[in-house]
Amino acid sequence: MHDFKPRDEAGAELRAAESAVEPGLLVEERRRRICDLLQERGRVTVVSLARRFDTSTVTIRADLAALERAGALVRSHGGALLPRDGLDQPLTVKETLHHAEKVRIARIAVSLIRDGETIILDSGTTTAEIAKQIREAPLQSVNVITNALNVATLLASAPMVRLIMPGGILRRESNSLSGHVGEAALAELRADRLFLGADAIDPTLGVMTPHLPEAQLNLKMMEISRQVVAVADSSKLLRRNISLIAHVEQLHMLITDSAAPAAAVDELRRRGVEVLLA
Amino acid sequence: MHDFKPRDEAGAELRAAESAVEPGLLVEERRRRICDLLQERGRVTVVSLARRFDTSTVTIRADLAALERAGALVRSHGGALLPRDGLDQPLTVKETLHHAEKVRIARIAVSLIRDGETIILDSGTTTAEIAKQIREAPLQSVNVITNALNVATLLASAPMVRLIMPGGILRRESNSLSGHVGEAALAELRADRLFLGADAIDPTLGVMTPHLPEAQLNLKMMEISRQVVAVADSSKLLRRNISLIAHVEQLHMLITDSAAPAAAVDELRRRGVEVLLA
DNA sequence: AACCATAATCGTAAGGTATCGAAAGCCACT
DNA sequence: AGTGGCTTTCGATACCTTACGATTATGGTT
Repeated sequence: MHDFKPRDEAGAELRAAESAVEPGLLVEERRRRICDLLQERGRVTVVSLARRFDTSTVTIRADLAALERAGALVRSHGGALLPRDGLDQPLTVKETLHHAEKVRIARIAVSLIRDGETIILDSGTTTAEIAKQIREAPLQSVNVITNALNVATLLASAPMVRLIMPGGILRRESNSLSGHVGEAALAELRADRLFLGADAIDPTLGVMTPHLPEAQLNLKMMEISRQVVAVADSSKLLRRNISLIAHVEQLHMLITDSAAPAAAVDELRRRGVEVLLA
Repeated sequence: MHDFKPRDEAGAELRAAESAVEPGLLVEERRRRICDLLQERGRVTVVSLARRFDTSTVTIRADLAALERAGALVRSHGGALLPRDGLDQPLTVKETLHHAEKVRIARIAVSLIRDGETIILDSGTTTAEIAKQIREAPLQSVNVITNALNVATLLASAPMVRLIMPGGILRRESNSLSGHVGEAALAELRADRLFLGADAIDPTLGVMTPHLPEAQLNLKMMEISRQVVAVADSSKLLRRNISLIAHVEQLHMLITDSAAPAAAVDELRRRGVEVLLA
């Protein structure tokens, strides 16, 4: 009944004498060969690479993950492809830092979003990841308010998103707009949920940022939102910074990763913040 | 309304050569191929794709749903079409259309800009080219106001630019923000020069655009600018469109290319518009 | 024109296999 | 003892299938 048809790619590749076995290579060596093969054929599969280099598939997956981080390929279930020029080229250094955590955090954040809601996405790499995942989420329609240029660009290609920007003056460090122009525009809007990208969180004080105008804008964002959700990988906990955006009491939820220090998590929960660990 | 009934499927054998089967692909790979096929033929059907990739129609439907979410196509009963005015391909096509002319036009436009000035860049491919060249121009500091997302992204990497966005709701066809939010923000600003990207110019009427909210925003832009400069390659002259942005009399200057019809140029000059030919 | 019958297509669910990531252990080499 | 590179193990996902009831397009009939 369940007549599953296995992809017989192994056979396809074996027919050629080109799939010679190359065991006993150094790590870098092997990765270079993977890149070569990819250039040559346009695609590689985990299984065929494991066979060729006589390693486990786990090792190959690690290689592919590393090469993807380096931008040499695009991962796909079961294998990898050459990156297609154009779309996802702009990868900054910061984006790769704690990237896996951010992806998990973003996944949880997106799962909170219901159809028809209005959400606010603050600037930051974690919120940018949320934007990426919204694009691929099974949502019919969402209103997104954002002050971040990169978030806006990401969502510009998501047809189900009604995108609203409050405007302002660009601050390059965060790729986001701030200033009284945007604050005035925000005052006229209302949102269901705010995803606040935190630079630093202290469990006894609250969310902090190094930039004052952005702090003010964030304050406005909080005022017009029913629920405030901070998103931050665990490296941000117990850090401090110049200006306080929100007291702990104003925070409804924090999504962080499981490497978060237990003391910080406990303290936050004691103060009424719902903490989710990705 | 959308008819995908494969009535010409009778000649299936004729097309057998061109619709080769491609089984055993990675997910991403298959989706890329679907995009390619769509570009190539303008339309794809669920059934034909399922046959080609040797999968079930359910799988194809999932692919099409994912691609639609990503904005690569528009779903319709039985198949999918290229997005009518989407930004993925059409934008790149549009970008290369009359590209050489746009570059020359932009060069002249940038030469008008003086250090310390405040300029407004409207949305459009020509104004985007102006943004590109501003990045490389020998300017110390310029204030740029723009409602276009792609222009903003281009200028985000230009340190000498103080970038201001009025905000608004995204219109995907032009990658730009409009709406009363932005108009209110604009009202508080003043600019030396407005570079208006025209969709259509009629020498007796003025500058026209197909989108009403954008027309209103453009009107506000004109009100706060000392000088109004329209930029448009010659293919835009003598064209007409729905809503009128500006009468000829409100226009101070037009920069276009030398292929502009002499009659149109003469008429514009007679009415007091300074016309520069790139 | 409104109507219905029929067939194509749709979305969702249930179930199966392949692949995945995380964790723990192995081993050679400093 | 510590480290880097690898493996095996195992529960969790991703992908794809068939099945089935709901929805939509088509073409003939009233």
